[in-house]
Amino acid sequence: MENKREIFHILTRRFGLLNKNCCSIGSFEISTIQSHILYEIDKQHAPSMQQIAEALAMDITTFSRQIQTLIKMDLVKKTPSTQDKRVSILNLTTPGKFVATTIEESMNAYLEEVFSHMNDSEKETVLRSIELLNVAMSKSTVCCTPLY
Amino acid sequence: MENKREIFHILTRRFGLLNKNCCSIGSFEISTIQSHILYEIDKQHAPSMQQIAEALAMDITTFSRQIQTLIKMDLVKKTPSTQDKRVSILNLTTPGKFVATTIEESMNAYLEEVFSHMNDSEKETVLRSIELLNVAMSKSTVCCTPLY
DNA sequence: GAATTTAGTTGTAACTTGCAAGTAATGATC
DNA sequence: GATCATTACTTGCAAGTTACAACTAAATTC
Repeated sequence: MENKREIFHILTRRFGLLNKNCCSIGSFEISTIQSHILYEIDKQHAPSMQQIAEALAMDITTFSRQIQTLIKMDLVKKTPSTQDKRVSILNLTTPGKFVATTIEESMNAYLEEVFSHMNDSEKETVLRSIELLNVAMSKSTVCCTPLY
Repeated sequence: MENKREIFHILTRRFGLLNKNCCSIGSFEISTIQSHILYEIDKQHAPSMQQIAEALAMDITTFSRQIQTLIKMDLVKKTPSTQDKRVSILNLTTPGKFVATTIEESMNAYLEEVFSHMNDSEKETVLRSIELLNVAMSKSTVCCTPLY
């Protein structure tokens, strides 16, 4: 059972590669982090800068500049909050929504293909296992605790 | 069953964070990529630059410079091959071995802790599932095919 | 209403990245 | 066996990413 580390290493590397490759949508060149930002803005409802930066465990200054480039690319828009004028509310623009959806779809297509190599009971088991793993990792005190 | 993407997204992000956090060993500050390089050199027997760069899907020029800094840190040594003088053979130095082992151990400790939140049958199932997943991903034509 | 905290932005300065263009060694071809 | 092509790796850029420190402006606390 000591191949645990090896198994996880391969899995990690593969996901790393997947993220690297994922992200050229038409004329848009999207980096890994940018795709995560789009995903997270899409998921949360009208989030602030801080919220997304924290969700992605990014330094706020780095995040600020990433948002600036996403705005220049017309994928994200930023509106000052009416309740608290310090806060900037983030939203996807129409092209931003399109890019996020496209990434989403290609990711789903990839997962469909991966799971097509399994039978139904295997699919079921694997998905349940990943959920189990997510829960177990969220309980860990070692790493990444403030996440989800 | 359409939370598939969501489940995998969380998993991916967590592994991303894990990799980010992993790598301060005593006085050494090791980046994610550097730890992957050390791991890969350790695993393969006296590999060439190309071999490792390819295994990690890195641009060879980027890799070349990474190796230069690892050599400066005295974690890696580079010897010209006797068979082919163009080729450089990579090996870990003693401190390099130490760092690789330490990362290995802290990774194992983390995994132990994660799995401690499961019962034996769950552990078994999850590990088997990850293996299944690795195999399925290796069969995919969409991404990352030349890997393992 | 002065002092502190919070949200976000800029100034650097160090680092990473990858393309283009290079060197040096090997292999292929005639 | 001289020439041409290929391979392994290195350097010159130029663009981008990162995070610390120091800033502004708004909100909260006391």
